[in-house]
Amino acid sequence: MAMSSRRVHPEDWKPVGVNALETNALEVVRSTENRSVIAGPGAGKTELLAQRAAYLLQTGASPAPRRILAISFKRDAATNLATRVRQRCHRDHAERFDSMTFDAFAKGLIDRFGQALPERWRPRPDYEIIFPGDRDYREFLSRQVGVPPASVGTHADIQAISVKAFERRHLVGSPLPVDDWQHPTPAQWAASRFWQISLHDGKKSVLSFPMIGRLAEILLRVNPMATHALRLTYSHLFMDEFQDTTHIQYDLVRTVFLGTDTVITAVGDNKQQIMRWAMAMDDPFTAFEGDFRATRTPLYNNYRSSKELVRIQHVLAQALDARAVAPVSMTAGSIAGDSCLILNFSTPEIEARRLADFVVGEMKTHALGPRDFVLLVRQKASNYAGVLEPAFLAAGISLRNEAGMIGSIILQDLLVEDLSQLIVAVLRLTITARAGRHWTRCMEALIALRGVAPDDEVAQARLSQELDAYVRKLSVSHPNPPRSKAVSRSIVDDILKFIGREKLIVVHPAYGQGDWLEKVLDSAAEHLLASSVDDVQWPSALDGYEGIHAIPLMTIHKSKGLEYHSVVFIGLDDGAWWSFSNDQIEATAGFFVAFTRAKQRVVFTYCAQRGTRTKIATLYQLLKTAGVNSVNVA
DNA sequence: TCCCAGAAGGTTTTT
DNA sequence: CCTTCTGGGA
Repeated sequence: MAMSSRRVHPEDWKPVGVNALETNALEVVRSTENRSVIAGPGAGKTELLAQRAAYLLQTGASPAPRRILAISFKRDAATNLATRVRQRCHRDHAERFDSMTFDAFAKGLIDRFGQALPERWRPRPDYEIIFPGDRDYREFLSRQVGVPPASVGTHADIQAISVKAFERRHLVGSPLPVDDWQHPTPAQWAASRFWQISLHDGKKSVLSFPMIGRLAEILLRVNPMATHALRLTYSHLFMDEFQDTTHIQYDLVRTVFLGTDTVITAVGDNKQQIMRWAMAMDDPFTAFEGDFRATRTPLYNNYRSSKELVRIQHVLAQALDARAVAPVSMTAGSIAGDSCLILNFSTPEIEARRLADFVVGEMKTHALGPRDFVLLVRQKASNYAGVLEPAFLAAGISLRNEAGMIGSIILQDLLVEDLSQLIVAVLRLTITARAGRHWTRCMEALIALRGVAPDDEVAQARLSQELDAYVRKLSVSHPNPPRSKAVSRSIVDDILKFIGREKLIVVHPAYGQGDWLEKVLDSAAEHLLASSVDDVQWPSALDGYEGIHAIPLMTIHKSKGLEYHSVVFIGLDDGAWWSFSNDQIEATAGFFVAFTRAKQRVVFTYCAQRGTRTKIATLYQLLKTAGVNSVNVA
């Protein structure tokens, strides 16, 4: 791949690392105006952003020293986009691409400029981050809040505030008033109390991320210097998964960039809106197009799924959006027989056995690995894991509940923690020849941690020797995986000591907050021990840690953004879909997300023992309309 | 300490 | 919808 730092003429620029982009995608890549890109699953939304970044950086459409800001919701999405841009651009270009989560962006603003907030809204510099739940708000509203002045209302008025609505509607529901609410309603008075207690009572301020988002917005509203700096810095803004944007995020973006020359590209899929219940806006695309005069540009290709699956997907898509246009599948079908099936079982045990047999058979037939499959459920994966795990184990494959708790951390979260990945990479080095991706991974991390310049070859050579020596020492002191928690913990601690606790915190500030570092260390040690059972050797223990030979079991929500050869959705029944009638559109969107994870095949299972299927009859009707067969399995 | 009735939770992200 | 939690009373 040519990766020059020379500037490319816009006419000569070609997409990097892919054969071609569809017409609309190429138009967005080269666009000089605000765009909202609505594109279905597998349309290559992230790739579009990566290509646009390459185009803007390489042609000088985003001229140095100006930068591109990409905002994602999840850390892995932010990392993924940054990685793709680094693969497609010269270092000097990629260096001007900032990919971060919304929360990291907002927190960064508060950390840099927060002390310039008006006193009423100013957090102490060493504020603490908390994750309050309904229970905390209930506690606040029933006890801590106190009695309002007569001009505001009565105790009964305060008690009448719904706990569920308090955070969403009142605490962070709208932009903060610079001088407090002037004639507050009882709910506004309570919100104001909560803010003042959080910011000013106690030794440290305590803030949640939604609160940090609101503080960042008011900060930029009252502080033209900071706002100006941002506008000057960023020539372009990308927003990923835009269908899940909250009012907090949207208001902040509007305060900073509305009416400026920063060009915004928002990409997402309104048919995959499954976070409305968690404060996402109803229709962020329409709001964005109105406020920012953005042009809506749809994408039509589907690079993920076979023709047959795309055909069925379109039936589901039409239920979510009557005007949906049929996408064009760019992937050949590779399986014989039905691409989608409903399997009916008499008991969950039989279901588990048959599914295990099915997966083993498919792995043989199509030369697939365990990670080409996913078992999806609507909720409470651990309830299903109990029956599925032994059945799959009996068939010779392990199954892993990605949402299971390891200590106090969810497994899937532990595995994407930088510290956890670094520990595994170091341990991999003790058993592999010094070369390859683990070595590169460790060196990259260490270079960042020790603050070594990318072109300082002397320092890098020294670092490489240091790593080599450490790994040799480690392989001597721990020739085998740990057999006790104490040993496991000592390995983890030793690696942390080598990495350097202080340096780690500088690069990853999250580890300096509260007891997060301790939690990750404990969880990593716990998981390492659990992966080392049965007297296995290091390679199997580390494979087990990363789960590379295990079939993942997860909820639909966790599967968002991922893709698999085959998807098995377990439990298409009223019980699992209890919330179906609350918000049919959102539930159907969840169904759509599950279905569209598959490249080649989707299997739905039903088991009468778990519940009826009358409330979700419309989902079955959609499958029937698409011609999906239903089979009773003995 | 136990029991029962009624309420709450479930689907989630984030340093 | 079904399961789990909570609080009041015995």
